[in-house]
Amino acid sequence: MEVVGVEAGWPRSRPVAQRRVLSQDLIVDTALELLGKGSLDTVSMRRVAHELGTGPASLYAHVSNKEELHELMLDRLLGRLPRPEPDPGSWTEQIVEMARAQLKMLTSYPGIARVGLETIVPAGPNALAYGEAVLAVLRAGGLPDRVAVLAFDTLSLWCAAFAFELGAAKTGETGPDEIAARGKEIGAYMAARPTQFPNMLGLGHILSEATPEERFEFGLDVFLAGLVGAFQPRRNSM
Amino acid sequence: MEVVGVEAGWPRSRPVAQRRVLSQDLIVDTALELLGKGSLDTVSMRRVAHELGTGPASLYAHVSNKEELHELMLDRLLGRLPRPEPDPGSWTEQIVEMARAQLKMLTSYPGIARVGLETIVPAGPNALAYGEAVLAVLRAGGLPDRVAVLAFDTLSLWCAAFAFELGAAKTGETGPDEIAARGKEIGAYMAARPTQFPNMLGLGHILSEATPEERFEFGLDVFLAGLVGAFQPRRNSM
DNA sequence: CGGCATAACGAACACCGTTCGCGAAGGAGA
DNA sequence: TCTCCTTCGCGAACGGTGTTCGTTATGCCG
Repeated sequence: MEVVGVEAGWPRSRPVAQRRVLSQDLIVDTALELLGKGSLDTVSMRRVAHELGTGPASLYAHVSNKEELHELMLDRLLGRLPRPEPDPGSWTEQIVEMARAQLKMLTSYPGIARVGLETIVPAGPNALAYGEAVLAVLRAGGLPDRVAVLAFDTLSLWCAAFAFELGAAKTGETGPDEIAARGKEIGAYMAARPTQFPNMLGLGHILSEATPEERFEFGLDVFLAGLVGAFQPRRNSM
Repeated sequence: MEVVGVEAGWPRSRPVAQRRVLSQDLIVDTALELLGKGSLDTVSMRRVAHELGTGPASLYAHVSNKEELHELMLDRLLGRLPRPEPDPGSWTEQIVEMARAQLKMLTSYPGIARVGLETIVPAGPNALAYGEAVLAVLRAGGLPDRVAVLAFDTLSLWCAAFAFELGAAKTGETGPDEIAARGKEIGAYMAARPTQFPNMLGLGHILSEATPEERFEFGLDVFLAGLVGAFQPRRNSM
């Protein structure tokens, strides 16, 4: 005996919309989700659209192009960064903490650092607010205005660059095995020419043994030391 | 009276080759030429092949893939950088000059900086030789070994990052007019919210007025000042 | 209800990197 | 010189990309 399903729908005051409703926020959210799981290359318009159950052309009613999508994504993420209240007594520690938070965010979304590097003038509300926060901390340290601004510039670039490199290592074509193999090849190449590589042969291992955090913080610490040594007003307590 | 052309060819000891002969050097040269005139995006396998009067598939007998082509290009360029004889008395000046030369090279070929950032382990002969040269200068300054190696790391990244940003500004989608327009929008946005942007509003112009060279050298100088202040042995002459 | 504006969408365009299979070319050996 | 083998050069094709154009569907307003 066959049972035929009964498709009786309840009467509705309004027919259900047949089209999917999109929004810029939804698109950015979806793209960020994809980015968190993959890389910038996996965030194609087609993939984002597919995740949303539609086609890529539908996205263009909400974002002008892929580049704008990237910038929206970056701004969203910048909005998540902590913005401390500036403290003149511990401004360098604050800068270090902010840089760490930035690096962590940038590396959690592989490829977003590249967007940061490629975005000539970050103009989103969060980017501006975050820039204001960094600048406020730098100025709290008593640095001359021009120095504070250029330091902000340098620190931003340092974080983005470092994250870019880490991101490339994480998502690029060169896996850990190949990196190790390359290291061996390089070692053998140089060992066969010891007079050409007196420094690299003895010290090359230092770099491969350093952790990303060590490398990042070295650059940061030395830069901040230079800032303090050259530009920060003297304090009687020191 | 019709004159029929006579196609009498001279006898040859060997028939003329009908195929174009390619080589890795030729492909790299061609790609670099395209890069010097455009950007990394314009250096497609199809374009390189077209310049060589063939099809993209022909390139794969000489380069494994596009990534390898990129690395070969980078190594070629690194081979053009000057490698000074280390001088303990002026090592910081030497580092600055090397950084300037690197930046100049990287910005002459828009996009190659990105290759530098994306190449996890630069393994070409020129990359190794150049690294050796930088490291030798840093060590000539009397820096501890680990510091010299990490400084080399930092300086490389700084140059590549800065060049990347300059390259993006030069070849990206955001032209000078749009950059200026954005600056205006940002200014207006912040001016409408003065209590939110007390620092940016007064100082934002400093950044837009600074030249790329000023920005680059600021980061470099401060970093070197930090290196010298923290790690270089004291000299009686100072 | 009809008109209008806008969002959603499919088809198509022009590009991309790469692989596969075939033919051409060159070198080595008999 | 001829034959065999290897490698290079190449076209076709695959699976992908961002974007535009024209059409349809939807919602809002008068």
